[in-house]
Amino acid sequence: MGELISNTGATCRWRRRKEERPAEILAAALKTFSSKGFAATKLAEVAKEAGVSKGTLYLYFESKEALFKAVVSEFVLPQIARAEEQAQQNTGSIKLLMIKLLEQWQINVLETELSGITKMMIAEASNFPDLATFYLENVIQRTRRFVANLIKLGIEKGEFRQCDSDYAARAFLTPMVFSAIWQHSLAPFDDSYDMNEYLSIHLDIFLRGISKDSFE
Amino acid sequence: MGELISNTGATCRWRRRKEERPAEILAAALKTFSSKGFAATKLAEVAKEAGVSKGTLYLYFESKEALFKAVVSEFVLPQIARAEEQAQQNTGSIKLLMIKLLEQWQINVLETELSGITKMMIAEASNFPDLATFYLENVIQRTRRFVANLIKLGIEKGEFRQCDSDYAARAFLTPMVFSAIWQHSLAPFDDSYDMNEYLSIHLDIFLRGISKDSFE
Amino acid sequence: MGELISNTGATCRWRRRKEERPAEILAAALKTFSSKGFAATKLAEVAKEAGVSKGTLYLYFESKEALFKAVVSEFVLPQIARAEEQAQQNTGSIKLLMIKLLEQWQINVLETELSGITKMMIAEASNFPDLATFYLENVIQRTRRFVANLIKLGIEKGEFRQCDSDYAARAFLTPMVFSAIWQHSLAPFDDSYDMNEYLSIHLDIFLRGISKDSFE
Amino acid sequence: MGELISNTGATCRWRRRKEERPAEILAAALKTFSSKGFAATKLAEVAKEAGVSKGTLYLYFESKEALFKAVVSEFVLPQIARAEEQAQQNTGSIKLLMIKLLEQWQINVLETELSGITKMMIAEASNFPDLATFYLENVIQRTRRFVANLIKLGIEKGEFRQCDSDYAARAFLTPMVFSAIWQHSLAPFDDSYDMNEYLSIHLDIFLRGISKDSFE
DNA sequence: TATGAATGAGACTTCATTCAT
DNA sequence: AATGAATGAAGTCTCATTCAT
Repeated sequence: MGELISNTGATCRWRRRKEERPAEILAAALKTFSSKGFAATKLAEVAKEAGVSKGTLYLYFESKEALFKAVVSEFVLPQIARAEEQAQQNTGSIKLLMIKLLEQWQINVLETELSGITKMMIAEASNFPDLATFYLENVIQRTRRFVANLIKLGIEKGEFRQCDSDYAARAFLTPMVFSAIWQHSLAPFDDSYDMNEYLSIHLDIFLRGISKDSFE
Repeated sequence: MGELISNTGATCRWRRRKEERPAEILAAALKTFSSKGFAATKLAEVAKEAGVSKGTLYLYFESKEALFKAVVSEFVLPQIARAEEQAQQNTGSIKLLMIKLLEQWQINVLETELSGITKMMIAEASNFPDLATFYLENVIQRTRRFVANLIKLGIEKGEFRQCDSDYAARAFLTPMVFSAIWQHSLAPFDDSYDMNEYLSIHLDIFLRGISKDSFE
Repeated sequence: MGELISNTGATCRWRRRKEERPAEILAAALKTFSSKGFAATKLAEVAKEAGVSKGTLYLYFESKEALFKAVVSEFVLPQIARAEEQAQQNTGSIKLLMIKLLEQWQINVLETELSGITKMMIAEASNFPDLATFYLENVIQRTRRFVANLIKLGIEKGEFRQCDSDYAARAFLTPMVFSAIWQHSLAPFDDSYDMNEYLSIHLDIFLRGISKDSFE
Repeated sequence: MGELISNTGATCRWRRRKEERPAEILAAALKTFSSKGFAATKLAEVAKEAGVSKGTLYLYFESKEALFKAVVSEFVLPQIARAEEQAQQNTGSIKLLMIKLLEQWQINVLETELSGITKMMIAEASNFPDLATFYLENVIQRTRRFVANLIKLGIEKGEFRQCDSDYAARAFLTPMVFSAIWQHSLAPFDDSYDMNEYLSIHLDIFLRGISKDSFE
């Protein structure tokens, strides 16, 4: 720690502090995994992007897989946590909350590198079972539970009609996952797809389908 | 002559099967591409699966990319052609035709290795632009045109209400693509997803949304 | 032989006669070896050029090396034999004979595919010792002996001054070998080299150097 | 710590030698290219010769072609540069300079592995056009220009008679190139060729031919 | 005799991971 | 803590030669 004393208090631009290393690596890893996918990502590229050497990656992360899990933990899970929190503090209608959550997801996930992680995971799950299990348990199922609970609440509150909340949660989430996938897949070759329109129509259908007053 | 006797009935180092080889290789390639994806597929594995040597693959296909394109031409395009033909010979309602087409797709694509090709392509398009363009032009766009025309016909015939046929085609196809993706992605880790139910509900929503008499 | 009877006398264009096969193969081999070299020549290419299958090559020639040796025997050795014959029947001066021999060599070797064989052999001798020995003994040394004898004769006849006939033979031959090499090497990239001028100047120097009356 | 003791003094799997590696690899490459030629050189062999793994080659050189170009730059070009420098600092006669340059070339090129590069290039130019162009521009043409300028200077100084300096440069260089070729071609099979005598006679002829006072 | 499908060793090259420094 | 040189297994693709037909 001795050598850090001179850094105390001062922001030392020319020598990044050790504490920042993992974050820098994770940011680089997010960017690279997101654009190239898991298998096609070269750790040399991550290292270069992070401004460290390849060896340094292994000081902080045991392996490529561990690095990916860390990326998920660092960037994906907080998104879910934030949504959960927001739900807990929500006082308005569930319907409005869900609209807002989708909007935020579009801004914070779909339009950022995070959507690349979703796509990557779906794309390569079958080749990396460990990653698949990790992602399924920590991201997919948790999100599904969260949305399902929201819907249950909506039903209890009389906003939504009786329905299978698990299934409804999937109906809500599937178009989101799909748009993330498409965004990083054929969309660049096929500019005719308007993701926002697609999502807003789906939201519309979803809400109409689940609302108690849908046929009034 | 003595040494030839031992060959009688024995396993030869190889057997001549000009006619069947390409089909055998394509079948093996379909299986492997479908389950592993493009990049992760090793030609050695395809060769083993086909019961030939690595070199033999190159007698029939110029490269890994060419092999994949041949798989698409051999297995995917005929599916589309068949659907197009069926549409041409259709005498009943467009609505019933679309129901039938979806059913057939479930049996012939979703529940076979073919869906793995769809998933593979979506998963790896960004890493293999040549393949992406090929697939987009020959499969995606052709299918979209086909379905869009079907919907236009339905509108002309008064079955469907006025709507953007391109968008409607996407609405019809997207859940199919998604289910193919999921099937080969996290579904094996997440047995709670009933694809058939998902698809039938989506079909229901789609048809209700597009029918002229839906809310009359 | 039975099936050849029907061919008797008639030139049957649509079915080349067995007797012609080896010659066709040799011609194709000459062409390919000459332009590509030994190692870079693919037997598939030779076969295609000859209009036969790869397997057929092995009916007539044991291996790639044997095929090359046959090319030398078929096309190169006769050139030497012809020169030897011509020398035997020569009645004029040795000097004029050598001029004529060089002229003929330019027409029949340098400007044909045969020069490619010379170059090829020089280029790849070290990688194919068997070929090297074969070529050295059957072509190089025989030619050297021939020219040396010619020079000895010239000395005996009083046309040439006393000198080491072996060395003089080399002095005569080296520029020929060099021009054959260059022709198939950097000449195509370096069009400023006029081979004919180079050779005629060398011939001039050689004859002046060896003539009895050179300083008269 | 116990397990580290065994490493003391032991043969490590590898040793870190950033500084020396490129030189070691280049030396190994020179040796191998020189004796086997470009196509027949296996990178595995170069690696073994250099005492490194195949992968290590790629840390320093992008490809086999790049490695060869580096060999030329490292070993061939400095020879030319040295000769050019020597010419610049020369105070004596051009004739004596050219004699000295040839002598040095015999020692530093002909009798070393460098002559193998000359031969290799001539031998394989037609199969590797990129290499051919590179070599022609950087070695052949530069050398020709250098010698031609020397001859022009000799003419200006009154040492040499009026003549085409380009052609004379070729006349000077051609026997050198030829002896390099022969050295690595049939010479090992044909010990009767005395390269030094060949070269000295050619030098003699060349100087006599070009000297102003040759026949005075 | 003729074929050409089939082989398999071996070429160049890539990259996650290790470890001496 | 940090480096980055080094590894080596594994990938795609080539081609002389073999042999069932």
